[in-house]
Amino acid sequence: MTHIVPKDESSLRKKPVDTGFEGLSLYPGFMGKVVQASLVAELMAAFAAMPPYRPRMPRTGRPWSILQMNFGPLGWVSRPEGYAYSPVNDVDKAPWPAIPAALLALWDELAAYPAPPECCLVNLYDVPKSRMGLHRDEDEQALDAPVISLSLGDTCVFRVGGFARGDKSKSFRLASGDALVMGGPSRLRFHGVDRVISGSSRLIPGGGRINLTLRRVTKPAQ
DNA sequence: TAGTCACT
DNA sequence: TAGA
Repeated sequence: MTHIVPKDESSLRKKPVDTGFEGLSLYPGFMGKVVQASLVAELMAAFAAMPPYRPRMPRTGRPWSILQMNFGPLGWVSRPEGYAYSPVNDVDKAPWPAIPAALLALWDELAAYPAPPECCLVNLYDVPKSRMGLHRDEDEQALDAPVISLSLGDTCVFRVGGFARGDKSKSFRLASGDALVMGGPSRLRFHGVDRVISGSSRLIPGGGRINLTLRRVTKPAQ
């Protein structure tokens, strides 16, 4: 049968803008509103079965300002002894649900990597004060694979730096439907979220921002 | 320091 | 907004 492609899924929009960093590609509005809405509905159903939790910092136990969840065979978790990837959650040891198809499709379109993602980390910015300090995604073995992030809901002010914490950094906004690829020489750049702009999107019931981060964790077998 | 804070 |  033939498929009617919604107008907002036009490939005309699927071009990256220049971020000024080689390997860091921003695709504004990569995912159209129709797909965003169905993905949010799918996420809400998954959260009803396995509720997002508030992580705590290793050692200090200080709670984060965001909520987290994972999809996929490996989930990224923060534990008292450090960060880890785990096939099950730390609340009731149940396996994480499967990565939604729309996100696997996103990886296929943008990753240029010969293996699927193993982790989809979900960060929920549920209150106006939610933020994410500058950090690097460095707990993966497959550092040759890019990290792909999708923004849903309220726009955020995203910050990207260099390879040491003190390096010069700059910020730009990530809006709902924007895809960001951190790969190549930018794979290990420090990055974070300064703040979320409350009320900038009506996509998510009750407001807030959801970020979905796709990662390959292990090196694929040859 | 995947944190908070404070100054501009 | 950028560092401590």
